Amino acid sequence: MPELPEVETVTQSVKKHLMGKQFRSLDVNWQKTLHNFTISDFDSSIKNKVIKNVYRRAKYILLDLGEVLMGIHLRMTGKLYVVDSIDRSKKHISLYLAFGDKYLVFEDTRKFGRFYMFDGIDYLNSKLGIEPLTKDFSKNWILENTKKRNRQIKSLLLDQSFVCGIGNIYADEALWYARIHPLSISSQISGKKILKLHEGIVKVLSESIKKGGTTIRDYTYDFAYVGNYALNLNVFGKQGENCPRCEGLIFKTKVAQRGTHYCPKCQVKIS
DNA sequence: AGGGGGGCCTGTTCGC
DNA sequence: TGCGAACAGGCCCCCC
Repeated sequence: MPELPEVETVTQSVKKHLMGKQFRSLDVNWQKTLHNFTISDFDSSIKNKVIKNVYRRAKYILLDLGEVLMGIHLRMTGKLYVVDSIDRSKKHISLYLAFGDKYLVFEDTRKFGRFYMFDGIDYLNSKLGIEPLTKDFSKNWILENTKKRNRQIKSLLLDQSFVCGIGNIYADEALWYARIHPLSISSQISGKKILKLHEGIVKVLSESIKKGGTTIRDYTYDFAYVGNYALNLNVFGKQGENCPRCEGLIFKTKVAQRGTHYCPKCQVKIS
């Protein structure tokens, strides 16, 4: 489940291959992958345009082609990588793009991943919240903005229009770090715990990027290892095990339709 | 405004 | 053992 750190790592990985290149062709095996454009849109707006930049916004990988942006969202199982030739034995290649003497491949078992065409970044900016690894995401920002919402904190963390890039795994880990119960109402959590949460979010995301970057040398040819591989998880998937901090037993429940892991002993509901 | 549920998908795990 | 059911989840959309 690629979240911000995995998307960042993949972005950097493909970037070094794509900068300054031009796509020659697009081959689509699963039509729904193209969310809001067609092959003929590709031919007229993307094909033969120079890739000026490759960057990440929230969980989107964005290719800046000057006039347009091509956006890629990996969703659950999307894998994006560069190869010298297409492996026809792979069952789940949704599409691939040819450039130079290489291919940018999008492989996606569950077919949730999508490619988009945007005429600029404004549309995404209007839908997406603050980037948690920028200085805009300050202690004051989180104090003010959790206070004015009355939402279950885990749902709020998963809301991409609030803070972007956090998914199910990092939400659980950040809440554990701050000793906050996932069902706590955001406006009722003490300022002290909210500051811990801020610290936890920055910590789990940035440490994961760091580990991804060092543990795995090059994702380009072997993206399969991106995921939980590089993470030190404290609660996610640890139901039934002891809390690494307090000897409590980690419990799994559902919050906002998602599997949610926490320690009932040290993540108490009332702030 | 916020919460719940369904849909999109397929490989894996679970239960009878 | 073998089969179908349930589960996994990021995001969108609809409903209350």
